[in-house]
Amino acid sequence: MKIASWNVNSVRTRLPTILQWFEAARPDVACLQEIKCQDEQFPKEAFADLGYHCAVHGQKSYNGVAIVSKYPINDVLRGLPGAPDDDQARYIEAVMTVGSGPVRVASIYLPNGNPIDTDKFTYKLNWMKRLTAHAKDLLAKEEKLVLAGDYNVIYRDTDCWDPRVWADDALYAKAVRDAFANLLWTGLTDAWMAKDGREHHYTFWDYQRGAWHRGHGIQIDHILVSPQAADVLQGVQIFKEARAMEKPSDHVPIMVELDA
DNA sequence: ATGCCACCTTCAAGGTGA
Repeated sequence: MKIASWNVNSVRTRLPTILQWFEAARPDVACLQEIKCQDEQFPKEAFADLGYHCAVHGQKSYNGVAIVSKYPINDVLRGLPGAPDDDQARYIEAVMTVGSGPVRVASIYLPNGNPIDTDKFTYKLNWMKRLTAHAKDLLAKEEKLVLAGDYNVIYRDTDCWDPRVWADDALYAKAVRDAFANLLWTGLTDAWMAKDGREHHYTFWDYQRGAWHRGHGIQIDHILVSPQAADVLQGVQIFKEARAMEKPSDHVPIMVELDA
């Protein structure tokens, strides 16, 4: 089964582009981020026409995440546990009912955190702590687990074209990279590192400053998997060409294939 | 230090992102 992650930067504005990519890449499950709409505004019919079910956790104007799946979707969890007053729609998790056994999938839109030394940065670090705590609980289930999303973390120096540019940015701050390491150390495997690992393979290019044409991207979208999923991980692919589509998102899809 | 672009809401211009 193929599981993709894509920050689409508005599902309504991007719908033709998204559907075109779906018909070409044919993901079985897709984790979407920054859908930027409320649940009832999500274009479920368009995905149903292609044979997909949808689970949505949206909000007005900003953020919003969804899971789109060829498999029946069960046990949906909306919102990351640990902060009942958090009203930002950045986490949805559900179980894909697959013939060979269930696969738990989460779509993650980790906070940006800029500028550093503000409450936005504190919120990001707290959110990462909550995600790490929740990941520990999920790993204890010893299931096939896939945590896919826009992590807003430049983890390696070589995940950007020039780390000096990002020195004072919340995507590259040492505390943020340390927090991402803590998440990995719970026992998760980064699919890109396990099955490819090449440097300077980006998933985001800013709309500004000619970033795409200059090759000034960053890799901030990741798919993390449990040991049970890593055992059946067949490969990983970044769809760089999606950045050159009509009306592109500033992010491109990343997709894993599991033998499940 | 700020805007660059593209999205949001709602028709004008400010908020947000990375």
